[in-house]
Amino acid sequence: MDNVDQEFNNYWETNSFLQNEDFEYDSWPLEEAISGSYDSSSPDGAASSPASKNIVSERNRRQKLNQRLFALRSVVPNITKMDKASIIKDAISYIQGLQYEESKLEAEIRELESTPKSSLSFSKDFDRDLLVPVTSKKMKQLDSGPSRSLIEVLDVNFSEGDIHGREDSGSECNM
Amino acid sequence: MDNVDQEFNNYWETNSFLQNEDFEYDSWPLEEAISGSYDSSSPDGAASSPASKNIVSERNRRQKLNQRLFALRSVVPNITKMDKASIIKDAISYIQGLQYEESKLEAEIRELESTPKSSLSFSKDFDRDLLVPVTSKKMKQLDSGPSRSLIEVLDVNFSEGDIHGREDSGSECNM
DNA sequence: CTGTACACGTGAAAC
DNA sequence: TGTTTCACGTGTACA
Repeated sequence: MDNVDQEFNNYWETNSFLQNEDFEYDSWPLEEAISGSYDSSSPDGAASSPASKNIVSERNRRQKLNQRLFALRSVVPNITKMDKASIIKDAISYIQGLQYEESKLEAEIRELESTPKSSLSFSKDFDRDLLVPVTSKKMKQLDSGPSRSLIEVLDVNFSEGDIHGREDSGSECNM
Repeated sequence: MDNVDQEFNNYWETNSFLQNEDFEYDSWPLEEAISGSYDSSSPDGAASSPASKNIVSERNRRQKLNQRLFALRSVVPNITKMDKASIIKDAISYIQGLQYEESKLEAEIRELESTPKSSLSFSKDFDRDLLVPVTSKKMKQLDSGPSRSLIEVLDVNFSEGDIHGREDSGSECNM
């Protein structure tokens, strides 16, 4: 019973964030009679319903997306909130921070390796660090310079992402 | 059969751009001729919307989340698909790759600085407020060799293509 | 015609 | 009190 899994893993917060949808969808039947649409092509008994097969697919999709989001939250070290959107926001900030830090570290390494040649040992281990600038991107858009402008525009928006007390954001992103 | 106040989508295409395969790119039509905004005056006469206030809130929330997702897609260099879930998946992989690479670079720096080091200032501040457009376009396709252990744990869950047939979906993604 | 993917509206629940 | 987030079912559209 209770096959309606109710999204096993939904408690986003340790405190208690789960909301129980105490509805009883016993199984995944009962969808006819909602409207008098006489679908002559009856699926012959308990077979795949043309419409009811979608809801299970949808549920699956939703579950998968939640899972992904949950995993994303796992890899980001500092999470402020659990809001489906804040998770992504933090992830973006974290990615940008990592990218920036990485560039800085690379610059540092590059500067370090240009030390007095005497200190440079013969065992050069830079082959591991493949610093190949992949300029040929197959990405269709947001290539070249203007790409970052887009990021900035978007980043400015949710830089002050304050869930509480939102002030009627006009969402006037002029893209 | 008659929709009371909804004639279905098409009135604000600025939001529905996410379902696109690897076909033509050209997102952002750069048009904002919205204007429409039908006044769904309820025949009841009551000007206040008792329950219709939620739908606009929901719409706003959904739009915000889509925006975040789009921004997330912007900061991740290698995006394979546009599927709401694949975006997050790629983002996770990218984050893990960055983390691994960062650790590697740090180790390398540590090794380099142990040598006759010059007087170099090591500034490792993680400046987040800067939001500097890093645009480090040298993605490395993350060799997916080491640092795989962490990925596996999370990746076991969202192996796409395996979603059919199972509805149980044991979730071992412990946080 | 089947499957996939998305936006939408809605009730419920936490804050 | 009200706001905000969520999962759900449903219809649609594209592959």
